Amino acid sequence: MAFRAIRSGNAFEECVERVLSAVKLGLVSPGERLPAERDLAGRLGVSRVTLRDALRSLADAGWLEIRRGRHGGAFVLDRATTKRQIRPVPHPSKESIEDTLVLRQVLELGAVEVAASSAVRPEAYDALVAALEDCRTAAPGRYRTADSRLHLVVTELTGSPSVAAAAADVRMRVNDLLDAIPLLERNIAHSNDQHDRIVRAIRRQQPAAARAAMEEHLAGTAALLRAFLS
Amino acid sequence: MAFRAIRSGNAFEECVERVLSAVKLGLVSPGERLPAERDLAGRLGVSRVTLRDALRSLADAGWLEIRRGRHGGAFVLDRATTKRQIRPVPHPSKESIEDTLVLRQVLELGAVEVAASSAVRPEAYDALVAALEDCRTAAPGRYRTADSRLHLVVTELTGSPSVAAAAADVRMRVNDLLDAIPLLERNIAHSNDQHDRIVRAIRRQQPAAARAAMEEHLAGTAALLRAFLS
DNA sequence: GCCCTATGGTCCCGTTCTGATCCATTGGGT
DNA sequence: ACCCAATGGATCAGAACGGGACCATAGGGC
Repeated sequence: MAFRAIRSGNAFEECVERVLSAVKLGLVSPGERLPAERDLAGRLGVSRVTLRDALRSLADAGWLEIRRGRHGGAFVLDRATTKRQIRPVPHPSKESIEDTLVLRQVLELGAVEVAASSAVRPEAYDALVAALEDCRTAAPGRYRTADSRLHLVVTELTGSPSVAAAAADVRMRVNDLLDAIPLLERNIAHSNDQHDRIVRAIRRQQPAAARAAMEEHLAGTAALLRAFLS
Repeated sequence: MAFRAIRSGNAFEECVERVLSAVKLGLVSPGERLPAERDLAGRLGVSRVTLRDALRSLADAGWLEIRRGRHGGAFVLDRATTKRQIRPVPHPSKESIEDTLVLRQVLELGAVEVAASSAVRPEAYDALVAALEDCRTAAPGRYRTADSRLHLVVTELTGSPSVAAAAADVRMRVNDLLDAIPLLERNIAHSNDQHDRIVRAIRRQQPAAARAAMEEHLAGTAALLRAFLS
């Protein structure tokens, strides 16, 4: 466990993954610009050359558009959020699925409880409500991104960057699993109801209720994944 | 958050940290041997040269002894567990402390609940009881390592490698904080009582009780850290 | 006693990554 | 019209890193 891999690939691939994650998790919306290359390279702890390679690959693959000149930069394309990644995903093992689901349960259940326990700044609530609304009105192709975004906003309410980062990581793993199963209208309706209850409980600062609602929400997704991927 | 650093230093430093963690968390005991260089380098995803540099540094610093020939290898020295790392730690910020404590609460509370919810193999219980006993009988200088080990065994009971790995990471951060405050006999006694209750609740498969006991346990440490480091 | 095997010790070469410097493009301000 | 600032584009030398081959050492089995 302490001796697991240090490097999860080379720097280039990691950059691609990170930027792609930011797009898929709705952290940068279509039309928005990524941080400037020099800035982003610094934040990722990677040389500018390496980051540029990654950005160019993503541009070639149709996720980004790179513009030059003042106010230039790497812009997320509109089709990016509905785009499916063409990557032959190896069928995940049962152990790997359970691992992901347990980690998700631990992190998100704990996070929502913390979030509902502490008083939060009003503008944070605004972000929460906006994400909820976006989730409700999102087109089916955009639903997964909006859903991811909402969950991440909740984890950010904990005030702990580490919790939010860990939750973002596990959400990416969940999304990889979800990519392998169909998106059903009925599940979306259910999810929206549950999202409502979660957000309401957080606003009213009711940790137990928030946790219960989230538990039901996660159980639904987990059951779906176990059924389709077994 | 998605744009946090990819590399947390160079491969060499990461190797040093990982091996040191394994020692401090009690994953390899004094007198025991680390995996062979070729094996360990493979697991860490690092070249043998890089790993060797790290091991030699740790040997020079008095943590390991490296022996050659058949049945050779890198052995953890006896003094390693009581040794204090000579590293001028920058005083952690309030935000950083809270971040660590919240992450710890989320992970360990969630993990102990999962652990107490699922039936576990008998030999896993044995490991748990052994760790508990080691904690109770450990000399003061060894207490922190034994304590860490016990908590990690609990998280491993979840069956989720990712949860265990995340808990190990955060535990290292907690240990870095604990290194800055004194170790009080009374707190050790309290901790041992709480450990007892946690383990009993897990054995009886009582998630709520396990969670409550762990909550009290974590709150104690958290209060101590907040008091000393503010 | 000899040899075989499992280990650490050393070296080399190719690839990746970095850090730095300079160039090219664009739009806004004066 | 000009210049300036903020951006991406390109290149290179050198360090870091990885993969592999080979050597050295010690202990166990025959």
